[in-house]
Amino acid sequence: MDAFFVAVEVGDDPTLANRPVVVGGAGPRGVVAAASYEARAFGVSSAMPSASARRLCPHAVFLPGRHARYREVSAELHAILVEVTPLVEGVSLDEAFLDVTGALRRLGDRRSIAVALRERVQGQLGLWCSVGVAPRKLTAKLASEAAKPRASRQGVRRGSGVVVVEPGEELGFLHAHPVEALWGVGPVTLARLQRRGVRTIGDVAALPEAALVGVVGAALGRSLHARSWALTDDPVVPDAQPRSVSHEETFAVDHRDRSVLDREVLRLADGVAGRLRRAGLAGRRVQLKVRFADFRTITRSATCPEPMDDAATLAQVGRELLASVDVTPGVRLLGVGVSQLSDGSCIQLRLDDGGRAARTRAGAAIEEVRRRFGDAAIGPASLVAGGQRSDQR
DNA sequence: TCTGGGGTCCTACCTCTT
DNA sequence: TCTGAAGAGGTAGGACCC
Repeated sequence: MDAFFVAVEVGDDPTLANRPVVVGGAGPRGVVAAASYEARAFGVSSAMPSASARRLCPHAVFLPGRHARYREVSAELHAILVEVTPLVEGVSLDEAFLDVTGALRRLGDRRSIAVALRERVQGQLGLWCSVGVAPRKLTAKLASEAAKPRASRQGVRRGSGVVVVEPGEELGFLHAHPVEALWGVGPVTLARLQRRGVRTIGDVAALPEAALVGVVGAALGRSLHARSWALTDDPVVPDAQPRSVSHEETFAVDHRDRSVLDREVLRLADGVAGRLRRAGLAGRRVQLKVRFADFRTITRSATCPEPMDDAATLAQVGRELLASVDVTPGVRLLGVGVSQLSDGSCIQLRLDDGGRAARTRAGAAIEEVRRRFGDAAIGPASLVAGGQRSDQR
């Protein structure tokens, strides 16, 4: 989707159309989640600190972001995509891979399917998307980016909407791209490769695999080499079960008070537990993430004997992990996560743990209340007793 | 100066078990 | 009974993606 979060906001409030709009970064410590092409023309980009975005484009409309609404529109988008093919792999709220091999006889060639899909999304959702068509996911992703609108100081240039890369053109298309376009090449790997004079994907392909492994390590080296020669066979995998569920939050001010942090652990645990129950999942491994005022980040984790999905147990483990951390430098961010997930309906209840069954029933009741009356309708008493969240913004 | 949130995967190191 | 090797699993951190 093109500037998805912004496009949803413009769809709901047409007065924002053709204006510089920035979603995210509304708080004192935020970053930009999405920027309209008009804002991008001023140099604003996603993941940029909000303070920088405000300096570059002070007249932009800054919105806090409504992720529940974006998830809603994303679900509508998904419903359109699965009508083309059941082989839809969601990458994020606004991106997906489709394997249309089985739909060719029914819907026509790849380009026709892409054009029709784009028009259908526009017609039903009022949003524009860009479609890349190629034999492989990486090439399709790069093709979709080539199809997108472009913003520069001179203004916004419309994109072609659809770019098709035929099998015979794939290597030429790939090799012309900068090396950072390859999956797995972030800032650290880019710096390592640039020290070896590697600038483009073609340069990567020209390196022997062993040399690449020497520069970036075995797993990544082999994978980059294969990708640069379009030798990967990564099929479109319809949405798989998540491997972890986590919730984290950066506070408006750094906290040193352990009682405040303990309450935050419970609040985060409550959020994670709710999502686990809604997904019908439970997990054994609990991870606590702490980011200090100087941005140093640590994680502490513990593996429990049985899978869990209730906030009380999760918070208890989280607090035990927090107890081993020195919080006097000031805590900027706290996160609670659960992994080693399994089916939540198969939690083993023990004879000596009567409270567990009660917590499981309580969790189900909490979900029912929230479904009917909203998330704020019910929560742990200790969070209510405090009167307010500790980071009231 | 400033650096979100929710994920996945990889690597290194350590401990425990066989 | 002791010891070392090997493998499995736990833990922490880093890099990356959208």
